[in-house]
This record gives sequence, C-alpha cells and structure tokens, in this order.
Amino acid sequence: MPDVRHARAEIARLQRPLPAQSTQPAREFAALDRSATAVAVRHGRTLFHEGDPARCFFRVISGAVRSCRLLPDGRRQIGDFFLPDDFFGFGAADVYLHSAEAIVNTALVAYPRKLLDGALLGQARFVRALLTIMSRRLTDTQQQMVLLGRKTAEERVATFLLGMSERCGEGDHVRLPMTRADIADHLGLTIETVSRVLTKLRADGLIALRASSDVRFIDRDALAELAEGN
Amino acid sequence: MPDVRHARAEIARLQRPLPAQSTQPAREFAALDRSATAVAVRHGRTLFHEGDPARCFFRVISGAVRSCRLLPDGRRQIGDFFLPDDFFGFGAADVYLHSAEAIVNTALVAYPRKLLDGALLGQARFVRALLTIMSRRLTDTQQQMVLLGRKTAEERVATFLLGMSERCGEGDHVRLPMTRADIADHLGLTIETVSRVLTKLRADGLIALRASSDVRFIDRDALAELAEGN
DNA sequence: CGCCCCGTTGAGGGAGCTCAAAACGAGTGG
DNA sequence: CCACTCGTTTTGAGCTCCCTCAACGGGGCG
Repeated sequence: MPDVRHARAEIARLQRPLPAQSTQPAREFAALDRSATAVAVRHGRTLFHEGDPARCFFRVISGAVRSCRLLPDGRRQIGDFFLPDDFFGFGAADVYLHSAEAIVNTALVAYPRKLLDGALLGQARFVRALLTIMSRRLTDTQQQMVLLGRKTAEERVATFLLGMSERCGEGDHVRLPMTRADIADHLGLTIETVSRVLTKLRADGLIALRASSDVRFIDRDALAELAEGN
Repeated sequence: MPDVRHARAEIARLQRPLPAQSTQPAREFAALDRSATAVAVRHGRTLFHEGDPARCFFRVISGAVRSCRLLPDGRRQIGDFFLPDDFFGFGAADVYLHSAEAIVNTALVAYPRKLLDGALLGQARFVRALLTIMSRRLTDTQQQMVLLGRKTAEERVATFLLGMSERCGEGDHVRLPMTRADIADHLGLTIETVSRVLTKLRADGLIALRASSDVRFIDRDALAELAEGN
C-alpha cells in the first residue's frame, strides 16, 4: 500500500516542532503523538462500523472521511465529513456510535483511547463529568440528525414519544410539558402534522390520549418498531 | 447486524435516566454549589437569548426548558428540551449559541462559567483542547439540525457549499471530495434534488461548475443570503 | 358568559421524492 | 486512437407526503 508510506511521511512531518503561533488543537495532542500510529484507508473502505468497540480516536492527515448512521432499512444520514486536521471517534460510549468510511484515499493518525482514559483519571471529577455530559449531548444531537434528515413524520413522533417516556415517563404514561408547536419545531414538522400523527397513532391502537398532553402507551413494541423505521 | 444492535443498546444505556445513587453528573458539581445561585423562571419567559454573553451554565431542578435557534424569517428549530437534572449553557463560545425559554414554571441552579474557566486552567492542555473540539462539534451539529429541520433544499445546498468553502476552499474555488449521494445523505435530500439545485444555482449565476465536483463561487453574497433564508 | 389560546380536522397545493432514461467521464482493452 | 464498460451525474415526468390555509371545538380564566 503506497498510502501507508504517505501516512508515515505525514507522521514524521507532524512530529517536527509546529510553528509557535499556531493555536490549532492538533498541537495540544503532540504529547500523545509518541503513542500514535499511522493508518491508511483506501477510497471507499470502512475504518470502523457502528457498534465496533471504540479503541482509538483519529485525526485526518490527508483525504476525507464520512461518518454515517443507518436506519434498519438502509436509509443513511451522514453526520459529518472529516477533513485534514479534524478529530473524530471520541465519545463516552465504549463502542462507536457511527461508522467511518474514507471517501478518498486517506491518511490518518490513530490515538489509543486508553491514553485519554488514563490522562483523565488524573483530572478533577467534574472535568470528567463535563466531558460525559458533552459527549452525551453529542450522541443525542446525532440521533436527532437522523430523525430530522431521514425519518417520516410518524417515525419522528414515535421516536419523540419513546424518548420522552425514557426521560420522564412513569410506567406506561408520559406527561408532555410542551405544546404541539414546540414538538413540531423540535421534530421539523408543523403543528397540524404532529396532531394528525398523534390521532393516527391513537386510531391504530398504539397510544391513548387521556388529555392532549397525557399519553399512555398501549403497544410500546409496535411504537419502537415504528420509531426505527419498520 | 449485531453490531448495530449493540450500538443502539449503548445509546439506550447512555440515554436512560441515571439511578440516583450512581455517578450522576449532578453530584460531581457539588463542589461548585457554594457559588451557585437559585433561579426561577416563569412559564414562557426567556432565560437567555442567542448571542447574549454566556456568564452561567445551568441545571434544571424542576420544570422544563427549551433551547431554540431561529432563522431570520422566524423559522424555529428546538434543539433540546431540558428536564430536571439536565445541564445546559456551556460551550466554548463566550456567547450563547441558542436561546433558552421556560415552557413551564421552572427552577434552576446557575453556575458562573468563570468557575469552570478557572478550574480548567489547572488542567492538562489537551483536556482543554478536547473540550474545545467537542464543544465545536456540538455547535456544528446544532447548526446542522436547523438545516435539516427547517431549511429548504436550496438553502441546504447553499449552506453546504459555503461551509465546505470555509473548511477547504481556495479563493472562490472548492473541490468537493464527496459524491452527490454523500451530499444528499448529509443534507437530508436525494441525489436528484442536490443535482437539480446545483443546476439551478448555476442557472441563476451564483456558482459555476467546472466539473461536477469543482465549484466556483460567482456571487458569494447572494449565496450567503440564500443560506440564511432570505 | 365571552375571550383567547391551544388542539383538531378538512381540503387543496407544492416542494421534494420516485422511477426511468439519457449524458457524461474515467478507466480498460483492442 | 477508438470502442466499450461501469459508475456517476443530469434531466424528465408523475406522484406523495407533508405543508398551507381555513374552520371548528374545547378548556381555562378573567
């Protein structure tokens, strides 16, 4: 693979001292570069899949990478394109939450994640808490991007109801503190569509609406199926 | 795909409300509680606006808050609803990137952000770098949520082209390393729509297409107007 | 009681999707 | 140098899902 040679050359370049005035985040990771390894990925190949154990995070040296999430039926949402100097692949979960595929021949640096974990052990607890919170927020918004980019109105509402149930439901009940307008603006729909979908979910026997903001789950499994697009 | 199922389980685990005795992030901030102040916000009132100087971050005690971003013509995207024990209002920028409004009468704790800054000064550089990277990724994905939730096809493509130009353009040129399919899956559109919009932008004299992946900007201002929805 | 806000329902229209085919460009082999 | 193939992009025609506009209903509150 000629790409590997390219990547190693890039690594050599990286380990030279950087210009002093550079405020690039890349610089801050220089201390980790000794443990880093060069990786080359050919055009179209996958660096890692959604669900793989997350052993490394990466920095792009040259080329470009796309991060994808898939729905079961193949609908795809690309969260980001990573270009030279971009970092990706960290997050609180111990598996990757998206796949990463090279869209052209790409050279990367891989940093073992345990370096990070080790370094963070020495940090104040609230710093780790902060990272956890942010990384969690990140996975939430990525989920939301799949919803907004690729799900139908029914799937969006089903996803929303289940999500609210997990966050503040009690048994098979949820009280929705927000108006239809808020739900619509959260799901990228209109008030009317939200209302119509809720009516349909009730007609289909998936939920019951005691009051307009009081949802009871009747067939949670079917709702979950719907939310994931089946 | 067992991997995908594993990933989804991880996501579910991350999103599940944490048991009270666990390492709840809220606990980790107990050390800051001495400097925290209680805040009450009435139903419908705004806690802060997009662009306000970011002096505090918050934790919800009771009630609920929505975080919004607006397009100039009033289209609204709600990024998140914050429920009891949720944190919000941090990020690298020194102004808030979204507004926060109480959707019911809400009680919060406000932590001065300078506490955070001070505490982070003592941390390893790469920890701060990591926080910067994550916080930046967060603002990017929130931008993308507005795009996916509320922008038209033309606005999406215009936004995308300008974004790529900032990241890897040279003068009035950008080379797009990805296919139409990738662009489509990033913008929540289809290949055909992306292609049609590019053709239209060329016909309208906003861009030129030397090759299918080689864009030249002719009227960048008009493109920027379009991207923001005017 | 009357007002207002919120939610629901209905009818029609349009932005973007689907399906299909043609044009194009890069690579390959004769 | 041309012919052929394969993948990508463009263009066309028709359709659908969701939006828009409009009317109606209901609950909370002065």
